[in-house]
Amino acid sequence: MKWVYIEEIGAYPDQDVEVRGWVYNKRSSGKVRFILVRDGTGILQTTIFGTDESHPLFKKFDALTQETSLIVRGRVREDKRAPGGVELSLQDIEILQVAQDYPITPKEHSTPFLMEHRHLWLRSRKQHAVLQVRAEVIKAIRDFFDGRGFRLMDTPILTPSACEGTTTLFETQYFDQKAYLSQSGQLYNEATAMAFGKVYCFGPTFRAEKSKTRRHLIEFWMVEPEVAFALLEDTIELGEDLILFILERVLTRRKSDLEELERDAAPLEQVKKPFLRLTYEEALPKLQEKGSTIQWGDDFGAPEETIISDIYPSPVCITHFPAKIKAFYMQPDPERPDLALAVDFLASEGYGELIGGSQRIHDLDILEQRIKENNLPREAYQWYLDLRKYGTVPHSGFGLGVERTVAWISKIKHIRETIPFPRLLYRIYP
RNA sequence: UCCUCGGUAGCUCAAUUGGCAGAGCGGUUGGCUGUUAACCAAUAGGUUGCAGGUUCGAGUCCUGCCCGAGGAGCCA
Repeated sequence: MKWVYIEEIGAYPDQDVEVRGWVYNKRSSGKVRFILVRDGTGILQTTIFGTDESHPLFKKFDALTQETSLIVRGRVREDKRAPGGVELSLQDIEILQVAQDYPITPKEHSTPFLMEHRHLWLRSRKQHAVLQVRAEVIKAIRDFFDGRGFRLMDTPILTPSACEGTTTLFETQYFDQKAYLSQSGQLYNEATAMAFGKVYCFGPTFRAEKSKTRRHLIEFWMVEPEVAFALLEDTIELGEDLILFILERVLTRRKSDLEELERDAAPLEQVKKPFLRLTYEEALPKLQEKGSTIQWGDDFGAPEETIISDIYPSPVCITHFPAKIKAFYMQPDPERPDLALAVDFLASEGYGELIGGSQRIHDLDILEQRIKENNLPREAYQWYLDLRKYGTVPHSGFGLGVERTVAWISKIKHIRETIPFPRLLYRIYP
């Protein structure tokens, strides 16, 4: 008998097939018994009908518990009463293992309990849907860059020094010296961009920040494109195109998962180019008008991001931040050296910063001065300075956080549900 | 790190002024000829996070500790 997956079972009407999976739930009503079977691609209702209690499958039905692994065989039947319109009329049940006391029931559970059982929670419908969206977002990101002639450059995870400062780095032993887990591939990407023109890196990054909010993970995934000769405006357009490409993919390919998540697609369908752009100085009065106490020179906090996302329904690009609140490598505005040619993409609906990017300093003297001002060890940046000595060009890039993007698209409250095994401030199990 | 809140059955929660620790789900047993987190009936299930204190009496009040959640700062 042919083994088929539930997502494609509609292609086998009135045929005998085999489904391998787990018991999601079971019900009975007198002489009709139902087993909901899930196989990783969907959930299927299977039926046993009999007028006689001695029916050979009834005894097996009675033994089934939630998450029991089994192989079922039967005939595919269309029936309007079945969820999904298709069900399997059973001829045989082969039990692989009867699961005892599965802890996650179809009723409510608290977050701490579910996080403790994350390895099992992944089997639940909603978690399944979010991670389907995540996989689609990652696939879209790769297709977007690969399709535009970008080369994938894997940057190292073990690094000898800080990218943006040492306080938020995980330290580890590297034989007889210290090493740090990467918090960005950007500096290395600037080198590969000078070799390949358009590059991107995509991998996990690690930040030892004691952040305890719904928007932060200790370990998260980031895609970082870097383009030689690109200016700030070019990188903003690239970011817009990337976000629109991801949205279009998820909206067409994962519609059923968004429905499972009860995500209203309308706000996502309305996102259009160009995104609204505001300079930092244009944003300040709007924020103050709405009650923010922000002053020139302050960075945006959570309240400011919330105000911005409440005013505008689509992502908003904030540009030209005060240089002193931004990273050392960001290019100063030639007309206003106190401002950095940087951009933050703030997601609508309060999901915060999806993208942070900038034009990078390409002038050797300015970069050396910035390294000095920030008390960074010059020796560690020798190779980085070389990029400005041997054929320097203006260049720009950004980083997009995968989990925040998935959280925004899925409208999931907490970012921890957008990655299979989240690393959080006080949780590293399971 | 700081602020706020919480910890009672396997799970989600209740318990009046300090006065016999209780319900739903899940489990078990039985019933129901199409269920949709099915439903109905019965039943088992407790060191109230830990340590100490006040009291005739503490789940409840006090002190300390442990664990967790929400938020802030920082960021993607």
